[in-house]
Amino acid sequence: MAAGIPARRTPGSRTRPGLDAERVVDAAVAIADAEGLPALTLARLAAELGVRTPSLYHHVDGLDGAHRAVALRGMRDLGTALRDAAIGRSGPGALTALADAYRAYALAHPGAYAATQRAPTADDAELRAAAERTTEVVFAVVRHWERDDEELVHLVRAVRSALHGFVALESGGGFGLPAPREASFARLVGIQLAGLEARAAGGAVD
Amino acid sequence: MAAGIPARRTPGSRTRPGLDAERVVDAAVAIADAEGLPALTLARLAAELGVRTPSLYHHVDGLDGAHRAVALRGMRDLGTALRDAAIGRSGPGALTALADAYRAYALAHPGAYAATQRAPTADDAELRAAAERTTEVVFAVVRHWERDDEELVHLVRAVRSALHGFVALESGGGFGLPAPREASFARLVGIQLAGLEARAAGGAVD
DNA sequence: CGTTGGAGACTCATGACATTAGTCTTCTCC
DNA sequence: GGAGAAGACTAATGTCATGAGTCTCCAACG
Repeated sequence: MAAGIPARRTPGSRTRPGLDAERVVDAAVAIADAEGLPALTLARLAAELGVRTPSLYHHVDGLDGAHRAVALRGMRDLGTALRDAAIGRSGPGALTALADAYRAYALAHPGAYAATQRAPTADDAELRAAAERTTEVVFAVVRHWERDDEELVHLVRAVRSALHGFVALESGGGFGLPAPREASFARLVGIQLAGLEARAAGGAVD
Repeated sequence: MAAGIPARRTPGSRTRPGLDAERVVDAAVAIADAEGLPALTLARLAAELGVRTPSLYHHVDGLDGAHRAVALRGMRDLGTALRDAAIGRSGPGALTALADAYRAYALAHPGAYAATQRAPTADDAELRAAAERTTEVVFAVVRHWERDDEELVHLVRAVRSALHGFVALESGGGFGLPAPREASFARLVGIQLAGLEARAAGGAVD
């Protein structure tokens, strides 16, 4: 009634399997990463957790809710990874570290990364905030080459596009030839770097 | 039995609704483009064609087959669009035209373009061939900056990544800010161009 | 120490889809 | 005119998502 805290259970005693939202999302991410995002169904998730499907509705808001939770987790973790990578660096070193961290996250968590895309970020403040927190890091790094805010937006989009495109193609099996992908990624980053430098030096590259 | 051509109907008389594989794929592409790839279900497709779901199995191999057919159509049309755009140009002009055509196709056919991704190109010779035909054009254009075949692979991957990343983010609503996307795309292409030029001029940009 | 409230799991029921099997109609060709 | 197949249909099955209502156990409170 006039309750304040809703009677938390002491954190050692549980009812049945003792599910909670975090454990559900953990399992969802694990399934999505290991078997692909489409494999993340409520039935699969329930089986994984040793529970019946309807029970999941106490912890996530249906299938969409599960996907959203995975996306949120992914976006937050990606943002953290980028932030950590960029700390203490600037300019080319920062961009390279950022790029490597980006790719490393996407490869380590393909399911969560994929969930991150197709984000209905419009009416979802939490997801939107996480996405912004991630983009902020890119802004901070790219600002080294461009002071003007409006122009900066374009450059950030370009860098994000390059990174996203690469990891999307890579994890989707889009690179058919046997050439080492690491080297390709290095060239991609190198091109971005050279492009940014040329831009900063020579002016408008349009 | 010993037939050669399987008794094509004269192309004006039809049985019932007179479906054939091409009409089915046309409708599938239309649905995917208009309502998103996930909206392409057999039920939806059958309704669109005024037919019952099982009837579709005479023309496409189930839902997967429908998705594959859309992907194949998309890959072929994209390849043709790129080829047309690159004809009669070379160097920066060719790359710009290629990029514009790429983006135009993805915007005009978001569903077909999306189907193009997540391609199980491995065991599908037809789809593989279409993908190669598309990539060939990029190879031809980028070769202007790089003669060595092995190195060329990396550069082509970089260019494809940039293009794909941009259109994927764009059509997925990944660009939150109101800045004009055309300008962002122009910067993206400009950066690639500057990067390729710098590379060709100065040597290894790694 | 018994009562009560709620969290969390369950069973049951419904509806959308995909997919397979078997049937029927209607051209087209001989 | 008849054979045969192309192409559409109905019926049946299985997987999922989702909602409604039920049961059980734990914890705090009297």
